[in-house]
Amino acid sequence: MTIDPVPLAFSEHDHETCSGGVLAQAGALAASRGLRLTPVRRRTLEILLESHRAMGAYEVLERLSADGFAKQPPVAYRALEFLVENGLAHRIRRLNAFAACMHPGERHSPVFLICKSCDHIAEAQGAHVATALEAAATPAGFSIERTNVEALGLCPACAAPA
Amino acid sequence: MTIDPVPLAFSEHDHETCSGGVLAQAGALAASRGLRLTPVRRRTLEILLESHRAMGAYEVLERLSADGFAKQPPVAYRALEFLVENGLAHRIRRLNAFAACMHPGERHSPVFLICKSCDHIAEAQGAHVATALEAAATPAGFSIERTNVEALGLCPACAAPA
DNA sequence: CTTGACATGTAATGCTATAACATATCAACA
DNA sequence: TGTTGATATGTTATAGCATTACATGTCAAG
Ligand SMILES: [Zn+2]
Ligand SMILES: [Zn+2]
Ligand SMILES: [Zn+2]
Ligand SMILES: [Zn+2]
Repeated sequence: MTIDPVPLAFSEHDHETCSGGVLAQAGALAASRGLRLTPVRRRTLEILLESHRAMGAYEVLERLSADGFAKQPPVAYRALEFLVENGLAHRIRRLNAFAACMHPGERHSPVFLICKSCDHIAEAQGAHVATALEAAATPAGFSIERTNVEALGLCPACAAPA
Repeated sequence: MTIDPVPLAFSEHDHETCSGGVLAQAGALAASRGLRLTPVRRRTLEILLESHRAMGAYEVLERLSADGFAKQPPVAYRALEFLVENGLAHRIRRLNAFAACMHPGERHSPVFLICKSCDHIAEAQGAHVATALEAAATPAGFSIERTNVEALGLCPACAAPA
């Protein structure tokens, strides 16, 4: 499976299929790597996958507690940390929030496109950005380990004339 | 004045001259734009300029209070907000912290190189990164307004063999 | 000297994240 | 099968980051 050239997040699409596919990918990835995708963790991923938005940890926590899990912050933070560590979710620093990874298991250098109007988030292909980043860091003698690339702006729907 | 191809942050350098120059540039910029670089604001910038590190708002606040300013969070946050809004400082989201802009007034798409070991921060030239970012956003129909590009890794000094 | 815009002082609160310790679950192994 | 160690979860408390709201002060234009 290859990465969509254009993320679906900003287009009308069958999100059931969209999220279902990602969830299946995530499950397969977890199995193949021997990760323990426990109930809280799986449920957390499902919650994140419900929309193409980023959710704060406390928002996730609220939802988890409605499903019978404990309502203490560490419950949400631990599940989210697990997902992020294992590439099943991303942290959107600009929003102090988290979003499901739409390409679990695939090598990708995500660029997050954050619509400031509707709050939706797309995960665009950032291979070239990553290359440019390396090129910018090298002359400084800096070796990159992880990057955060986030862009704030308007999605096509919100940019369209009212 | 043009932008240094290689940021000084990770090299030994005369930081007095380095920070003095930036402060002078900032002052000139403020004057030319009719910005009010009041005592708290100027002092805040000076504090940020003392090192190539990012400082949390409360750390800045601590310093400001030692200089006789009020010790309530808004004091620091307002000064920092002013500096960021006017391009005299940057917000480093990964660290929930702020750093002085090393190129005030110059068009630059900063890429922040954050050394995870010594905490120093360099502001590298991100023109190509910005281009790549635009290229990644365009197919999605997304129009970018602001970006955050941060890289975590090791500076040359910290990467060198112990 | 009044007025209005901007800046600062001050108190209170809200949101985000982690530390620390107790308990539970589960699989490997004797 | 019982023990053990690793991993995960429950629970309490606290730390760290950021904003709201309102009062007060400053200064220059009219
Ligand atoms: Zn979808
Ligand atoms: Zn939108
Ligand atoms: Zn310097
Ligand atoms: Zn370093």
